[in-house]
Amino acid sequence: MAKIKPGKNASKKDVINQKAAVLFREKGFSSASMRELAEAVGVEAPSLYNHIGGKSELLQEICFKVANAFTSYLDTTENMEESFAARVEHIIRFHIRMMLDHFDEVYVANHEWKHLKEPYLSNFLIQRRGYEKRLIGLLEGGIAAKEFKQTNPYVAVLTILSAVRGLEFWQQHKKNISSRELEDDMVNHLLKGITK
Amino acid sequence: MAKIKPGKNASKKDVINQKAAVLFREKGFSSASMRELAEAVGVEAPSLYNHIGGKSELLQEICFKVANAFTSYLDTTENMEESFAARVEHIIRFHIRMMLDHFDEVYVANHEWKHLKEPYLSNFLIQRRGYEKRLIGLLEGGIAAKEFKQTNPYVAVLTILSAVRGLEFWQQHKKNISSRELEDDMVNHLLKGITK
DNA sequence: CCTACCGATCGGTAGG
DNA sequence: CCTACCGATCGGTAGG
Repeated sequence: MAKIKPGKNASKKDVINQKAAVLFREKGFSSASMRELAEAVGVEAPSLYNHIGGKSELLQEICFKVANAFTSYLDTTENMEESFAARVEHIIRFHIRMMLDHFDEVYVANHEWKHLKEPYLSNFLIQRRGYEKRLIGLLEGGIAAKEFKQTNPYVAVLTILSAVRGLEFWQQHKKNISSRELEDDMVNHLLKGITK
Repeated sequence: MAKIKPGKNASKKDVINQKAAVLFREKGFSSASMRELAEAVGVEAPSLYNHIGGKSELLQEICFKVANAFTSYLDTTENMEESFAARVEHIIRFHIRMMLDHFDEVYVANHEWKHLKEPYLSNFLIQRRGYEKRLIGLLEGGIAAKEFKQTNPYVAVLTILSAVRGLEFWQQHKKNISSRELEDDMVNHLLKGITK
């Protein structure tokens, strides 16, 4: 997921997409109005429609941009010649960095996907389910290779994905802790637990 | 948090509150209309206003019912004469049970609180922040008592709260795993990690 | 508890 | 890119 730089690199469409992500995160998709978005962009509401197809198209682009970023990173890790534990750690760290670097988009994809229209809604859920399945496969591999404890891989994946997702709270009231420290602490907690 | 039983125990107000929780979870607060709620209850929309103050009041009651349930359980654990690890485990298990037994309300409190109006919005956030602070205190106690590893207690609490919250996904596609097994697996993962 | 209805706001279009 | 505007829907009220 490339970061959009302000300036001549960013087309009007890019600006609209980025402002939409911020607005949808702040107010939720349904509460955010096209008039507010237009104001954030600096035009009148009808002018937006020279660049975009409609409100729901904006949500689609955000959700699938995020989903595709995660899917393609998972492709990468599956081709790595590393231990299962190392690959799971890579994925956890990627999730953490995505949350920190693309906060608005990831937040919107996590919270507002239910407002996608068909067939996008179904496609999104299928893609997410596939992602989870492949992650569960990685956990199962690690269990079979005796790198992980004998545990329910489904619950483990659920726990990991939920924990990294929770970084959205951290993002909101930035604490006096570096993102590197945060990453290490969370990875350690998830892989090794907290009890001695 | 008492479960509302159908039948003569449930007043019309209770029915409205319960249907509102389901509707707000399914469609989000902003997308859910009072006309839909009325239809779920079995009356015309204006009739709702004989029992409730307005749409936002419904959200307030859901959010604070949930927040108060968590706060009062935390009061209980703070008076327990048990190890820090045992008390943290109790809290994790309580979160899991709340999510399973009061799914709609907990989901709505987690996702839709941002649509609360002032001063409720501020009160809710203050209460949640206070809850987190007290939980961090428990973690710090456990670290000082050498029950937990030397870890950042803020990150640990964030990880735990996020993980249990993620059960909303499990709830949606119920797996072939008992809730007891789920509870044990997740507690183990969070307290002891997954690597050998 | 209903019918009738209000003002506000919504996403989006027409036309230039 | 704008002004002008449309039909739909919203939360909620009046009155009985």
